[in-house]
Amino acid sequence: MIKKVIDNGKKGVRYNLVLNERAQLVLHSIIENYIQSSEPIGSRTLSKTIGITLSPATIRNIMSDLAELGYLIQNHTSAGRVPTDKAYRFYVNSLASPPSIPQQIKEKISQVSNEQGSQVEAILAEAVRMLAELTKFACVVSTPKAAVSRLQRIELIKISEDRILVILVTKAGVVRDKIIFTKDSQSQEFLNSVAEFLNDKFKNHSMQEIREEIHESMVDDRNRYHDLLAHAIRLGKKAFELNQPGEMLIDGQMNLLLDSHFHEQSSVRSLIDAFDQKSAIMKILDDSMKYKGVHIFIGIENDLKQLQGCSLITASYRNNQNVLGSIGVVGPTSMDYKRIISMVDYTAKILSKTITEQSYD
Amino acid sequence: MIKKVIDNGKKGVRYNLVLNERAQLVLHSIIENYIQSSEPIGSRTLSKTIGITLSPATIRNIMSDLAELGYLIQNHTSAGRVPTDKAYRFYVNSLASPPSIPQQIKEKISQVSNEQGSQVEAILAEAVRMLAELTKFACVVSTPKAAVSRLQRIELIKISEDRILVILVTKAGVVRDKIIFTKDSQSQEFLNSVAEFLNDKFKNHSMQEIREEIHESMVDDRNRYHDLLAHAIRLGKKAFELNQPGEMLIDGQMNLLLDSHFHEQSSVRSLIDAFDQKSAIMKILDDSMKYKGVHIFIGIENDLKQLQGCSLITASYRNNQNVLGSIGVVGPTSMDYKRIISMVDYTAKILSKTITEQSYD
DNA sequence: TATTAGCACTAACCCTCACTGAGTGCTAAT
DNA sequence: ATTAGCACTCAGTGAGGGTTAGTGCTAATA
Repeated sequence: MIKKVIDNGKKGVRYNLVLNERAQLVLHSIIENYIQSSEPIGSRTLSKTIGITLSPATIRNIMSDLAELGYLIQNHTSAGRVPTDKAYRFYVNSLASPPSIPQQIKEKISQVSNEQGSQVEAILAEAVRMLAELTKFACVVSTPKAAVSRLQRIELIKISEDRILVILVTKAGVVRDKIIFTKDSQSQEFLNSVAEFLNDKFKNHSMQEIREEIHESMVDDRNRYHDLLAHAIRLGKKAFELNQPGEMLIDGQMNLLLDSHFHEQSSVRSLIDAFDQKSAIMKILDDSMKYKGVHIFIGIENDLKQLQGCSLITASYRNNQNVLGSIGVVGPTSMDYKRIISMVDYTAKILSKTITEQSYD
Repeated sequence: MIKKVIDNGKKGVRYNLVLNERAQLVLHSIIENYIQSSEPIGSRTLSKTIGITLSPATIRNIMSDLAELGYLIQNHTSAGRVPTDKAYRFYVNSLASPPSIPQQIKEKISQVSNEQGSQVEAILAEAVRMLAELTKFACVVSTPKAAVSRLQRIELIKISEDRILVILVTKAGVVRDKIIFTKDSQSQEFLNSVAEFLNDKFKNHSMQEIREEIHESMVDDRNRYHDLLAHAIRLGKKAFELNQPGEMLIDGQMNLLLDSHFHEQSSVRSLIDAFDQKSAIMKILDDSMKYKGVHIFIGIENDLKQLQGCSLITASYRNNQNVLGSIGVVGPTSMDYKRIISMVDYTAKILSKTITEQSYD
């Protein structure tokens, strides 16, 4: 029996991993039906909606084989079948590069770039909000990695006897501020010199590099006797210390709770915890920065237990220089991949465009 | 019959609005029971838990009277009774000033002030997160009102030919940054003079005042011919324009969705919308800044439809100079008022203390 | 040999119905 | 003024039965 389905024409090869065309069509059809209805698909309904004419019995045979190969499961004997993660993986792999997207949606997403003149964070917040609204799922975006972002400008401002305000502007247009405390009060003029020194030395260097270079300077004893230098190093150390714990913006978590797929399951609680902790999801986003274009994590593929039953669709955004971060959608594994993929893809593109225009290169 | 309950001892006064002592005790007991169990309270169960010995029948009579006076309602004939908003109002009014609070909780909340050296926003974020975690409800906090906060320092930094970074530091320690675009490029030296001028003129003035003064200056024609002044006014206008739309931080919305009280009702959706819009809740928070100490809005008392079924417990926080904002908890009307009130109260106090230490006065 | 029709079987779902238990209001007794 | 007793209400539970959408298997058919 199995031979029928898996045999790709060549006799003798019994366990061919490639599905024959008809099996593929059936599987495809089951998945698309299930995405629409969220209900187990039976042989009869399928025989109606599927393009070619196949009797329910034939379809049953095929389905039985697909089940054996791990693409479908049955919740109980007399129920229709439901796609597994493996099936979704097959499905998204079979999709061509990001499907087209309605003009209307395009325009909506493009509004993100109206945030012109706002800072990067505001743009990201708007993008993630918009995406959550459109997809009706939870959306996340990682802010530009501090480590890789390059310095455009540092500014030191004395705001009281013992406090100095540090302003960092990166090439990507991110502004960070932080207050540092000092024991010995310096004049603003002196701080200006220090800032000028730091600007000269570190402009265009990445934060990571800067931290390393400062660390080296500290080890070098000679610097101790140079007043300006010594102060610059001490202040610089504190200033660049702002180890932004790689921020992440979230929107639309609520959508997940209201989504019927999760409503039933008791997994909601743990899903929320996952969002609260951020770190785990952050890690996945970071991961996805490696990939070009849209990347998809399906259910069990992400090793985070709480995200079983969820798929994550991500796309990285960038400026001229670097990949900066990643934006993504978290939804049930049975989400409408075509729709969501195209939206994520397009949003990331708009994001890249908008941020590139804002950058200082 | 009614006479019995409402008659406070004096015969003849038939509709006295003050409940006699026993009726008060019964009502009190019903409310506390209901807060614990979230289930309609019947006469028999009550007769067991209430301190004094009263037969179910007697209690039924009293309850019937309380219902007639609007303190209780019955969902259906054969069900126990449930407190109304009016009852909760009676209840919280009868509570003495904020009840004491376990040492353990105190210590937990006090951790908020460990955020020392962070900026005000980080402290607020931490406070609201903590409060959400402790109360298991949704929590909100309004950031210091831009309009009333006083200028400590303004800084103008040229970061590219057509962009100027504006940094505002308020007395309360809030740092705001914004990028403004200019057509004619100015040197950093010139910007420094402008900033100095603005600092001299506006230090310690509130944002609101500054905006007004700038507006007046613009009307005054003479200023047109003074180069520095003219630029200062133009740049100042843009800089102080950042009409921060009175920000608000939210945490723990999820808690509400998971709360059984809301889970049943279909009102969840609209409740979420209320949080998404922010503006309405913001208004309530602003309102609450008028009151000293803890203030409580019960169900129908806040005219926001979506918040029917919710109570809001707020307390304002301040520095030496001004009331800055308000922190609050949103939960079901049947929440444990004693517990929540004390937490909100204590959190606001810690918040005030921490922020006062950070302020520049 | 591949496909299909037919049949027996399953399990979820829905409806109804009777029973139970917590509650009430009223009346009469204390 | 309080309480005991009684009749009544209604949500909730669980059992029984019919319906429906599905399955697997076997035998007939193209």
